[in-house]
Amino acid sequence: MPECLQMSDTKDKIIVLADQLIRSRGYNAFSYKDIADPLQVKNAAIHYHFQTKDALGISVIDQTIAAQEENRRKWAKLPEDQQLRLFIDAYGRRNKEEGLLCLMGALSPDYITLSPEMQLKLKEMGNIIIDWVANCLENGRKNNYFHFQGDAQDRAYMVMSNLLAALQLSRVVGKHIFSRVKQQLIKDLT
Amino acid sequence: MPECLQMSDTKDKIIVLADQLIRSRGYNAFSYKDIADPLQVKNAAIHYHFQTKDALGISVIDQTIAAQEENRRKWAKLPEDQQLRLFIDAYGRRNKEEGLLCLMGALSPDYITLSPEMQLKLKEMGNIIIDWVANCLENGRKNNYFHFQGDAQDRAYMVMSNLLAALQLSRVVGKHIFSRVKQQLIKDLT
DNA sequence: GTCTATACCTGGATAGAC
DNA sequence: GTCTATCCAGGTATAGAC
Repeated sequence: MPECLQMSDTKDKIIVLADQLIRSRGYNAFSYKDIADPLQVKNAAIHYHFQTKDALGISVIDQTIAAQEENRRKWAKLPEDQQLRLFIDAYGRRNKEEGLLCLMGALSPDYITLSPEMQLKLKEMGNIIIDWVANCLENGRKNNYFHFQGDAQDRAYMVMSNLLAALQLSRVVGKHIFSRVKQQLIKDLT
Repeated sequence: MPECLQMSDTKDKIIVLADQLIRSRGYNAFSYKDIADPLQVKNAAIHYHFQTKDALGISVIDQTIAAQEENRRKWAKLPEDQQLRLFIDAYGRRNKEEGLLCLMGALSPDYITLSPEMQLKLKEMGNIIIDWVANCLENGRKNNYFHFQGDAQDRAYMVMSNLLAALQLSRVVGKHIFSRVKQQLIKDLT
């Protein structure tokens, strides 16, 4: 997550770089060299911290889960519409700066090529995020911040789909797409 | 597209296989061997038909554009809500059978690693599909089949986002997601 | 914790025979 | 149009010195 970039030791720097590489180039298209070069170390040094690429990938997902949990705690006392806005803005930042995707949008196309352990971890991440959105929507509707038809869980699928794919389409068809989707999304819900 | 699988010669079989491989494993994770083996030929034979992987990738996108144009003609006389339903069902078929993504959802995460020519071709495909959806929504609203707020172009971004990402989330989190999104999508519009 | 060196594999691509 | 054979680049990963 862009919030906490002041990581100190090599291990954490590797995770931050791997995260950016996965979200810009895809899991199968980045190599240890892409991490070793900017850190000015050799690929063996990366293997010291993460014996396999798979272990590194899992750590990246773990870090993203931790960041989401932290946001959840940090935002807990805000009204739900503000919580959702902050959540959406976290996606927007990725789009604006470097055309980065969210981790789910970057990894799900490669899902079949991932190890069973990494597949499971990714699924866990997906459930955590979707549950948070569904909860936010459900409570926000109760508190009259949101207005929508149907089940909050289904609405959460749609909100997440819109954000995830808007980042992908922005990259290919035009950067304006994300902000259009974002605005329409908020208008529809409030 | 699943409609026309009765291709005769090797060249067309290669395109069909490459299309499936891109949409199941991703562009950077499939190799000429994955195509050569099931066709029972050697990788040199693939290179005879497509000198480079890039040329093959471009042909896959071209074929998808052609399939979309054919659907457009075939559906032209139907009421817009039926057209959209057929469009959505084309996505659903991918999900049900093998967890395949749509081509845009499969290629956009690898966008940065693609050649400039392939990037341009993918962008072209995106515009063609989005324009068709926007047109369908706009006319459908005029003819009272659809009801939605805001610009039809923006709504098209959202519909396509929902479909594209629902395929990706279905693969990771659970196959039910696609049909939930599909039903909510239709309910919201009609 | 980082290095050099290397093993081993797979990938895309080409030359030339048939 | 397909084959065999081969080239070269790059990837993940490991052994052992410092």
